[in-house]
Amino acid sequence: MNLITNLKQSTAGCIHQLYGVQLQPEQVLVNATKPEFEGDYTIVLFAFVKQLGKSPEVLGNELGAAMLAKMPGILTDFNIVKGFLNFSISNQFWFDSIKNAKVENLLPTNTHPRKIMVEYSSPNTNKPLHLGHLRNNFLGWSIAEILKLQGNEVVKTCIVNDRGIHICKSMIAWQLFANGATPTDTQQKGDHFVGDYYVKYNDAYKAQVAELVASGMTQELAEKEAPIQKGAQEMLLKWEQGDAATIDLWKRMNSWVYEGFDTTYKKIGSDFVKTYYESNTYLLGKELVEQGLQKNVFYQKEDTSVWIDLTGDGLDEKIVRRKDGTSVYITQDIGLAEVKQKEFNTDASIYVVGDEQNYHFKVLKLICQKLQLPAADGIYHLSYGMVELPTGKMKSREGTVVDADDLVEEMINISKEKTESLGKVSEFTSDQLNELYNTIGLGALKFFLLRVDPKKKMIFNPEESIDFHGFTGPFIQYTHARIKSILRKTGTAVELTTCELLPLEKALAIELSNFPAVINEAAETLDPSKVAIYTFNLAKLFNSFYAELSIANSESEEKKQLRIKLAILTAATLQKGMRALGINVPEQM
RNA sequence: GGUUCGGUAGCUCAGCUGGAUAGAGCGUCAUCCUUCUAAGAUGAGGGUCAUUGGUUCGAAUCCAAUCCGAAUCACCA
Repeated sequence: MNLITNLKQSTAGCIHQLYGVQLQPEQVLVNATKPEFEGDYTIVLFAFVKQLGKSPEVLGNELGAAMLAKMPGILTDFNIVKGFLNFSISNQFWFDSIKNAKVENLLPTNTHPRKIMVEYSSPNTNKPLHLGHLRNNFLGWSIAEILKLQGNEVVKTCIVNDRGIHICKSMIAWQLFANGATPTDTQQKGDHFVGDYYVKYNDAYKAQVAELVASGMTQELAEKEAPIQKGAQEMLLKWEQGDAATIDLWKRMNSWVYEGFDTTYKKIGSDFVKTYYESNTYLLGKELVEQGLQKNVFYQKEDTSVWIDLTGDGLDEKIVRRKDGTSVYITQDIGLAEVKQKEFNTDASIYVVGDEQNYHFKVLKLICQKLQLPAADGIYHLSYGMVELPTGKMKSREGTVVDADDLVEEMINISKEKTESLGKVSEFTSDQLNELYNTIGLGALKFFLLRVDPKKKMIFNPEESIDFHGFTGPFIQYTHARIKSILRKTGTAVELTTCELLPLEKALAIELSNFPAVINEAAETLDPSKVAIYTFNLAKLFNSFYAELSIANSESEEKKQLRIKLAILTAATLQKGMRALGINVPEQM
């Protein structure tokens, strides 16, 4: 059991024994003691002072004495400063925690593993992936990994938005301007090729609107009447009617996009157990609308459209079926939730989707609950903020996007230059070098996007390249490589006897012991940044330790064995923490 | 206008279930490689925690109001 948990439970137990008052262990506040005070952990007494009718001084002394008796061999002493009860932990306890720790046993124990679906990535097939997609992909992959490390079974899925007016825009622009060209002809990645026609569509559209306005039409009307816009709408209609030529073109262009996406996904490490295509799912949910009508969850208006009234829940009315009988977005999602539940039978389903859809997911969960679908209560929206440029939002149409492939490549190039200038891997083969550049470049990028709270929007300045120093992926990768380098020299066979721990040795032991709790917290809050912060602090602490104390030339053999073990545990913890972020750590860099 | 989320150092962000003197990184300045990887370490400087009021032993943290910013409130997906 975790020491902090133990302290909380023991405190609650002692207070019950001493005063007959029942407390929940969670009500006990345990902090790491501030460095300027004597002790390792602090219990804040103020909370109980009033309830127990004792002065902090008296309560502290009585509780402190009882705690020492309750946790012999662990607690050695206590002192009271104002309302803070500071406990000192025995040297032996921390020494044993190092001695008994095993590399293969660093993760939390999970007595109730769950089966959880993580749906992420969700690209549109009319344009290539950009920086915002990268945040989504890294978050999705990371949260899936964190849940796995916590002991759960995870199913990663992807829903591809492969139909709709936006695809038709790329298609019609291709018909008009491409002269039958293909990505092979232009030697372009397929998703970029198709994306270029999406941009061309918008250029042509703007020109046509301007022309119509110049000839005397109002802006509003011109936007509706632009020929290319009408062409795209006709194409959508034809697609829905199953027109062979249209479907053919649609399949062809999508296949180019998928080829491009595959390359990118492979590069950045995204993978899925199952990919759903909206062209297959967009008609889902129809029977559920019928069921909902029968259950009186939904109601029909005079024009035969079907609605749900959520005003009682503080939301608005929402349409779930158009008067022409077709589904809307939310209906598809309800249907898909049902389909996924039947297919995988998961306990929970996490949707990694931008915060612009917060309202949508609130409504989705609520409707599913009202329909009493099995999937309903397990729906979680991992909502993340947009990635913005210093100049504001990214817009594909206006070309103000940071392209995912370009950025990844740039990061890899920077790591290559940096690595070459340091010249520490001269014996690497070219394959090994390329792998290292990928590891470091992607590590920097992933860490950069995962180190901040997902729900906050973040600013990315393309003028300043992503850092490789400080609170970054490469810093942690470097620390890992550094430890491995040391261990190659000292060996890893250890035999621990006993010795007094120095402050930095103890600090490392304490930090290492927190790892399982960090993974649990990250899993519960769906927040990989907790892991990023932890791995950074651990790496920083180790570097201080390294600068201060020699491992290979320790002052005694006992110390050397101890420090080698600390190094082994730190490297393994860093490796697992970074893995939780989807980042590999090199043996040498 | 309603709802939701945000505002902490020059910049990017932690801290937010109330606890001791508000923390990191970058940038700036200074110091440390004949000794285990300097992508590192050590130190200095930098703050009306948006504003005002409240709750209390104690507020960056909770509550209210105000100001600023964003998202959303589509028979688009």
